[in-house]
Amino acid sequence: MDNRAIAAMLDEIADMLEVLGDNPFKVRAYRRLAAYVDHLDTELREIHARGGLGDIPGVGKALRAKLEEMLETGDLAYYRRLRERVPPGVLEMLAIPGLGPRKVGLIYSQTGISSLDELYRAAQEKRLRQIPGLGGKTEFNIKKGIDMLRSLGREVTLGTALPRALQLRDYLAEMPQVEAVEIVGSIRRGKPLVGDVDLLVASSDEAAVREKVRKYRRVLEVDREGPGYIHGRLELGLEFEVIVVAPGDFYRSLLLCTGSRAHREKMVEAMRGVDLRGVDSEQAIYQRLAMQYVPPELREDRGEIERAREGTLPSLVTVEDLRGDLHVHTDWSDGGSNLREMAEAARARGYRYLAVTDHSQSLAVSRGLDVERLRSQVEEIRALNREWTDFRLLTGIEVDILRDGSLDLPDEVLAGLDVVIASIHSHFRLSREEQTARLEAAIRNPHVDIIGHLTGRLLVRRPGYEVDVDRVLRLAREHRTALEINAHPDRLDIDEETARRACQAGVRVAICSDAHHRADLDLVSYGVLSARRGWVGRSDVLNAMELDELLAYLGTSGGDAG
DNA sequence: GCCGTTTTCGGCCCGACTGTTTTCAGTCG
Repeated sequence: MDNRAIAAMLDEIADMLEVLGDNPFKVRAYRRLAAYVDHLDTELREIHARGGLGDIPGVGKALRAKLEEMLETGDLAYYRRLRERVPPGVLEMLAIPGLGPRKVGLIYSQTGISSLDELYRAAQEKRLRQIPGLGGKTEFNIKKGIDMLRSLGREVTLGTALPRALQLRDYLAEMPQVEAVEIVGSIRRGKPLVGDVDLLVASSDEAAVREKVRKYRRVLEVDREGPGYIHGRLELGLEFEVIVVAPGDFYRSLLLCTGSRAHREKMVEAMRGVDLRGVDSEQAIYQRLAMQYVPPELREDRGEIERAREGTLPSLVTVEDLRGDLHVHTDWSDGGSNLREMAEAARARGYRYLAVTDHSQSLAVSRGLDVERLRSQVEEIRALNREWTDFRLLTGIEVDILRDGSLDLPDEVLAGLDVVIASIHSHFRLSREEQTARLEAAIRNPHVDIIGHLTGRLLVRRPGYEVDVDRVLRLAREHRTALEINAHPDRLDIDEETARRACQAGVRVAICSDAHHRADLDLVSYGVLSARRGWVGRSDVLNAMELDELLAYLGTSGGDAG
């Protein structure tokens, strides 16, 4: 088992223990280990080989034995036993908003209901309210929640699909018969939600490629197969299709398999009658069509084909353009890495600066900083900054926007920080007017530089709260407040559409990882993909600025002031 | 489950809101 699989199993164990009403601290032990393993940059297998499992924080005798069993046998008896007591369908109920482990456990033990379909029927037939502790309101919310889950469909986030697509790509790339292999379809376009993993392979031995796919250990089943293609499901039920073409057809196929349907139809039209023999890249094809190269993220038929013909496509922001990250957490609040680790990870990425923006006091669960602790953190940051000449930690906070729109820390404290992000973390159910008024108050605060994750959406889990985006954009422009593109693949908030409108409106965006661990700085690439899909250019991006320029923009004095 | 010790047990982030109660349990962030 690899780290990803082990982390998933540990998390599932935690879910099952919770439903069974086991000791919450035991549950936390499993969750903490799952998160740790998920962030590990070494395979547990290697750590095991050198006998280091016991040195992992939070691993004692019991967890160590379980890790060993997983690594050595690829299975875990304890997990199997729990599965017998808690069917998978019961765990799916945890995704329903408002339904936690206790209520799920109650429903299962009282009724034996073990799937979403059964649960939905029971809610419709008003049978749930008969369970002591549940009422009509919960019943209604369960129905609404299942409707919401169904509307989300079978799509998964890019954060789930892309790593698996890369694994399959690398697996196929090992074959000597494979001349080229690329991820295509919506993943290549960087769509935040994708329904399947599509790969294009160039090979003259397509039967061998299909055979290799069938033998891939992460393939659950193959359901369709024929000359030139093989289709089935990977882990998590994720659909995949591998298309095999002759090497001479690769780049034309690559272009046609990447764009959205509407984009593809227009390109087929454009290619009609054009001699594409001998092209050795997508760029060469566009050239023969007298078009600018269209980056995959733009291939949605939103005007990019016309602009490419005119030669007026924008130059899109790249990961390499970013000079720093302006939204990260450390172990001062709910992050998993300390200041130095975060700083070193940022330096290793080639960043010139990193703003430390831990949570503020009202977010108690995250050990949010009060004025005193913030002051201590700032001191530690100043001390650390003496160590580098090529890099700078910026002081900052992700300050909570309270219910009435006021901020969680006094103005004079915010004034002393390099970067202030204001975010909503509570009262999601207010009306559009109330929500927008809170944001307006935050934007009008002269110390606020960036509004964090504007809508609070969590992809595949929860829609964002209602916001008057037009009004926010007008205010943001007026007050030179940037909007964050929160790069976490579960958020991607603001979305690409809003990002495009922001840039058209002259509002800057900040593409930030919201990393809670040093390994998560890399998540920024998802935000860049989303930004590119929103036609965002380098000059639109706050953290593409050099340090001096940024500090001038933020209105701080640059040196060690404050 | 782990951990640390003032060392083999007792503590392990918490505060607000919701829906169900009628004084509180469960969920969420």
